[in-house]
Amino acid sequence: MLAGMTAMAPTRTEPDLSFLLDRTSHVLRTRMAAALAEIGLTARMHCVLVHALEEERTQIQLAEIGDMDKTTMVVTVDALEEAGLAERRPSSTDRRARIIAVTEEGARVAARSQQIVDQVHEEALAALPANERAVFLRAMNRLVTGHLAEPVEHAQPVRRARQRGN
Amino acid sequence: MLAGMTAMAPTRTEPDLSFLLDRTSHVLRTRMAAALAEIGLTARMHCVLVHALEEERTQIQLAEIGDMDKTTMVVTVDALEEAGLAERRPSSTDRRARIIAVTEEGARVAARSQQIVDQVHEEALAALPANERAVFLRAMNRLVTGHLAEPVEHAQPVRRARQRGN
DNA sequence: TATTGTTATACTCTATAACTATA
DNA sequence: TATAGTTATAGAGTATAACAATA
Repeated sequence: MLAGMTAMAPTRTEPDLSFLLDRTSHVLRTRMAAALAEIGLTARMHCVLVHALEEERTQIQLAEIGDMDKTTMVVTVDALEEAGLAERRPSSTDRRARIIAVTEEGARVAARSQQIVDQVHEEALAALPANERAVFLRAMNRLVTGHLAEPVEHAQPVRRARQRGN
Repeated sequence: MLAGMTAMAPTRTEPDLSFLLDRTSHVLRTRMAAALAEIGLTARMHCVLVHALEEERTQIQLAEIGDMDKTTMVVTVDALEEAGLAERRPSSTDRRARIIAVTEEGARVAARSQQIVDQVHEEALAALPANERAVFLRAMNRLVTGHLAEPVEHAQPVRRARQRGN
């Protein structure tokens, strides 16, 4: 399941950054999914809900913010509509586009889901002494904006282009 | 692609730990894959190679160390054998089990791949000032052994049990 | 009966392709 | 021509099931 790329803890003393990041992100993601599932949301639904609430946004705009494909956005919005948390409305300025409008119920759920997200994060960070915590978060932000800002161009793309003639 | 669970950077000031961990682990994983691909290895192949070198280990033991399914281990070992980096040998004590023996070429490649892994980690950590670095790594270790040590039991399992009668 | 390793396959996820309607 | 959204589906990854050999 986890890559376990260099889970060589027993034998190596050098810090295995891959293991540390993979493990923590995976476990946090699992906990977040479980916590949000209790109110019927996925992480993606929460993400769309929150950003659709901020201002009028189209599916494409929300897809970019959440780093999803537009086809993934379709199923996410489908789920939100089915749950009565959001609706598709035609844009008044572009008849191709749909504005994602959050319902009143959707706004209530979003407020609750944001609490849940904050709490899950808080519980995770509780493992750190207060003074370490600030340094840790600053460091994470440095990594995110530093050398780990952008994925390397795929030498061999994740997904092969489809063969012509198929 | 990335979950983008709470990529709400523009509007929220609270640290979004999910975003930070997802993003950094994903980018690091991508970079690692690209770097190892240059010598024909995947992260799993590297992981198996390194741990098989340490002592005589069976596929099951290596699967546990690398947190892989035993069926995933089969294809990983297949790849190592095909590349001439490792061989399956019958265990002398259990005729069901296979010891994964690393070839001389495999040992050379493992030494090189370990250099690559260390270098990729080093490049990532270079974004941090020296004093921050130690605190950061200590904090990551605290998270990994703290509340983020174990994934929560899946409320709804990742994969549904197969229907009976199919 | 339980376990190691194998094969075959089913399931999930997500991106690609192709399409409609607009711009 | 290009873009927003949709549908259908292909590809990759990985786990489940069933099996053979052995414990």
